[in-house]
Amino acid sequence: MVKDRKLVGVHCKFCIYSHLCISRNLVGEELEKLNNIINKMFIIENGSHIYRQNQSVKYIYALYSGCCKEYFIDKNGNEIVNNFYFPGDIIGLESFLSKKFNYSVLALKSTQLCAIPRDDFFKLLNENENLLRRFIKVTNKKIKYDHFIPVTTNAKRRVAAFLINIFTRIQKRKETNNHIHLPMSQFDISNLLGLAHETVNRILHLFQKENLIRILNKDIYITNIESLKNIADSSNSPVI
Amino acid sequence: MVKDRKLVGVHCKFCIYSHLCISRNLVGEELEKLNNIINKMFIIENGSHIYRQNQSVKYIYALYSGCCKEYFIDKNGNEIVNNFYFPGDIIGLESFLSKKFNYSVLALKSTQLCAIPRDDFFKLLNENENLLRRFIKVTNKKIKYDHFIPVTTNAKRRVAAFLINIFTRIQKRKETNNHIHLPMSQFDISNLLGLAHETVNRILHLFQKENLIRILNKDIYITNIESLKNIADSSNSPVI
DNA sequence: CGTTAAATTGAGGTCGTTCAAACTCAGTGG
DNA sequence: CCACTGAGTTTGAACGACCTCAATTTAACG
Repeated sequence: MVKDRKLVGVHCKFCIYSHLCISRNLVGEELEKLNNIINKMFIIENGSHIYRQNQSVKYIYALYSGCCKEYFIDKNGNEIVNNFYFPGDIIGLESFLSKKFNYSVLALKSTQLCAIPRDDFFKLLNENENLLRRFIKVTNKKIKYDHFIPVTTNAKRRVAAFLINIFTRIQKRKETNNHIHLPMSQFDISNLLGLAHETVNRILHLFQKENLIRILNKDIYITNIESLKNIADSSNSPVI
Repeated sequence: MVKDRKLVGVHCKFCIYSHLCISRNLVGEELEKLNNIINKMFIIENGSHIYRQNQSVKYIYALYSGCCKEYFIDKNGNEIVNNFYFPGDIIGLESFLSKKFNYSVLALKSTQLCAIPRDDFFKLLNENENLLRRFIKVTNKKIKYDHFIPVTTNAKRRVAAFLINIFTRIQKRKETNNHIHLPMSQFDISNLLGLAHETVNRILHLFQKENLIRILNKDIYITNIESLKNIADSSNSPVI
C-alpha cells in the first residue's frame, strides 16, 4: 500500500519530530542503524490508505507531515473512527506483532510518512537496550493517553476534551500558539466522540458564543484554554 | 505495599494461567530464568491496595486469584474506575517504564499475586527474544482491548459490552459455563461505564426480564449470550 | 459556475440522569 | 438470637440533555 514515490529522506538525526519518535535519546551508531532500516519518505495523497484492516503487517509508520484517520468497520458494516494522527505520531503500534492490522488508516490530507520495517525493527529492539526502552515508553504512553474521550456521556466535556487533546499534541510539535487545524469533517469528529454530528456542531458554536474558541472553517483558535480545560476535566485519563 | 506474607510459589511451568501470562511459549532455561526473578505468591486482602497512584514502580504484577479494581483520582477529587482485573491479567503494564504508577489498584476480594521485579524483568527482555516478543504481544493486546466500552452513549450497549467482556475473559481462564461472579459493587460498574448506578441496575434487571441473564446477588448467569452480543455489538473495538 | 458534500439550524421525542425514598443484607453488638 | 446500622441495591417520577428527522445554508472542488 506504500506508494512508489520515494522522497529524499531526512536523517533521523535532523528530524524535527525525533523527540516524539522512537529515535529519541539514540545517538551515534545506534541512531545510524535505526536510520538505515527506515524507508523514508513516502507521500500518501488525501483519501488514500496507508494500510487497511486485515492487511498483513510489514511496516509500522511514523507520521512526518499531514494528518491521518484510523478506523475500522464493525460487524454491522458501520465505520467506527478510532483515532486521528498528527506529525510525530507512530501509526500501527497496536498491531506491531500481529499478523494483520486491526484498523485501517487513511490520509486526511497529503501526508508524509516514514515506513519502519517491522521485522528489521524487532531485530534492532533485541540488540539495543536504549531503543527497546524508548519503544516500550512509546507503547506505555499509547496505552495511557490514546483513549482520552471521557467515559461520561456529557457532550460538552467530550468536545472540550477533544479540542484540548489535539491542542496539547500540536503544542508538543511546534511553537505554542492558540491555533489548531482540523482537516477531518465534523462527521468524523462526531463518530470518534460517539455523538451526533449536529451535537458536535452545536457545541462548537456554543463554545464560540461563550468566547472559548473562534471557528474559521476548519481552523479553530482557542481563546480561553483554562475554561476549556475545566470543562474537559475529570476525563478518563490520569493527570498528564 | 506488597504484604510480607509469602506463599509457596507455583512454578511458572505449572501455572494454570501461563497461556495468558508473559511466560507463554517459554521453555527450558528461558522459563527457568523468568520464574527465578518472580516473587510469588502474595496475598492482598479485600480492600487493600497493591499500589497507589504516584508510588514508584518497582514491580508489575500477575493476578493469580481474586479480582482487582484500577482507578485514579481526578483533578476534582473524584474516583474514576479504569479497569477490573481477573486471574491471568497483568497489572501495571501501562506504567512499566514510568517512574510512578499512573493508577491505584486494590483488591475487591482476597487476591493472590506474583510480583515481577521491573528492572530484572527488563534485563531479561533484553536477553531473550521470545520473552520480548511475548511482552510486546501482551502490551499490544492491552492497547487494543482494554477500552472495550462503546463510545456511544447507549446504556444498554455499554452494560451488555461489560458483561460480554467479563464473560469472554473468564472463559479464557476456565471451562466454559454461563456464570460470572462480579465482586465489585454496581457503583464501581457504573463508574467504569460512565453511567448512573440506577441506570446500570435498571438495565441489569431489564436484561433479566428479557431472559438474557439471571441475577443472583453478585453472580450472573448468562442465558442468552447471542442476544447480549448483538446488543454489545458495534463497540469501539475491532472484532476480537 | 454548477454540483455535491458538509455544516448549520429548528422542533420534537427519547433515553439517561437526578433526586427521593424504600428495601435488602451482611456485619456488629447487646 | 435479634435489633441496629450502614452500605449497597432497588424502584418511582420528573427533568433535561442528546438524538433524530427535516430543511436550509455554506463551503469545496472540479
